[in-house]
Amino acid sequence: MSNNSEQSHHKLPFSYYLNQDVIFLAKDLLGKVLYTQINGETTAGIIVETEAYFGVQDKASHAYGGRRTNRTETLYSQGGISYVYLCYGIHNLFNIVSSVEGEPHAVLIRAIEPLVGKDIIEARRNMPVTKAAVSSGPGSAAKALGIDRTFNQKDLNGEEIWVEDHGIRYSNEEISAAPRVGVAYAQEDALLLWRFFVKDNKYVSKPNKI
DNA sequence: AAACGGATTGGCT
DNA sequence: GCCAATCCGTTTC
Repeated sequence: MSNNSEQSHHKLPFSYYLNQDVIFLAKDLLGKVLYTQINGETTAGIIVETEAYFGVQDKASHAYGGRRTNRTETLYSQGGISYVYLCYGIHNLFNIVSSVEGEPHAVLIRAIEPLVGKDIIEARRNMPVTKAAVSSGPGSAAKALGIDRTFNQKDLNGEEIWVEDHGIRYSNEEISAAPRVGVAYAQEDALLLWRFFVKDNKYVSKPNKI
């Protein structure tokens, strides 16, 4: 049990990731704390920006139309693992796979606010954590936490990467919903308001107009 | 076997 | 604000 002087810090239970409502999860993950431990170095950040990718029916999803390739196979797994892929040949983009096996839903983590291991984050990014660009945008956020493609398919309840609830909650008034970034090819699905971010948080990525 | 293009970033104007 | 960088996954030949 905890009291008022003691914050509750617990790993999200396995069942959290089985939720079949990925839109809810994308919003609910705001304020949760994403950790990595690499070579004994622990870093973490508060999730402040996400996007939901709604499986086979979402034209912006890699799994749209039920596509199954070596790469997308990860998305079809039961929720609770990571999906990391290389974008533009340079950037590792980190997603949280959710829902039940066969339902390729995922939440893209687009920005974090550095919380733990700030010196390590600064070394990885070669800039101070006071600078918003340190973990703003999906490629930068992943790099700040040391996430690369070797993290693909890792268990989110493992020793290398996990998510904690620190009791940080945002009200609806503190959260904005906006169209997802960089998915113009998804036609009408590009208009869906499936990008969520914490208003006025400086680590939220550039396209922060609604 | 070869071509195509992207869930982006950062440096330069 | 604009645009080059960069290379793997996927599609096409």
